[in-house]
Amino acid sequence: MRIATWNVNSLRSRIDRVEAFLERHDIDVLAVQETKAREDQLPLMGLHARGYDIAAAGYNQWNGVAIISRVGIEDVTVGFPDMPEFDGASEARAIGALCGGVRIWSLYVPNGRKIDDPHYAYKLDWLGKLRTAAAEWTDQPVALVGDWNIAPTDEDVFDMAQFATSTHVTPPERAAFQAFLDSGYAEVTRPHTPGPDVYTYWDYYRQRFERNRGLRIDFALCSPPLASRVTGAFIDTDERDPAQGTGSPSDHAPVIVDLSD
DNA sequence: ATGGTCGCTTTGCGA
Repeated sequence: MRIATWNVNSLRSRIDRVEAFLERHDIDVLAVQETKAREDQLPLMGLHARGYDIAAAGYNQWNGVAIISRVGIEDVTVGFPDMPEFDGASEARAIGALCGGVRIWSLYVPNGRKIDDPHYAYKLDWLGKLRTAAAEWTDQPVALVGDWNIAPTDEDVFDMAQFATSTHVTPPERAAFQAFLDSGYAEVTRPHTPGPDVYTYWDYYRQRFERNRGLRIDFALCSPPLASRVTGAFIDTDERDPAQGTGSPSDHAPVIVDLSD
């Protein structure tokens, strides 16, 4: 089975690229973030025509997560136990489903904005609550995939000096990420895509992609029963290339993981 | 310190 995660930055404006990506790489399950589409706005036709079903949740102006699968979508869960919300807004940033016998979670970790912003505390709270919930799932095949909005190591940042006072690299955020590994989850993409200079996100401006000045913030964390099935992983940087495909690209590249049966 | 570029519930805001 081949699964993938991709922050698409609007499913509607990117649907042609998404469908081409599914076909090009023969994807079985795609976890999507930043869909920016309500249930009634989901572009379903091309996906259904290609044999995919979709489960989506949590739209506001910036968010929205979904799971696109051609190996079934069962037992869909929106959010996880005790998931905190921000400012009373409906911010379902997590959707889980059983796809081909694997529980896949599409995660859009809160950005955090600025260190002194309440959104930063919310991010750490959110991650802590997810970790508590996820620690109960380690005996099952579980994948926690998505946009983690954390660069776990200095190598995951094109220029640490530029992030001296920024979120995504602070010790509490990195500790929150490490806590998942301490719970038994394995980040399965890095061993197959070693750095340096390997990223999954590049800002739109200042030609950051063309100069490969990016961040590695999209990951796939697998529980022990699933991690042992991983046979490979890669980052499809072509999907971030404005010179390739139709229309403007997302600012994130998809991350693909292969699993044995 | 600032600005650059995307998307959208667009003339502001979050990323």
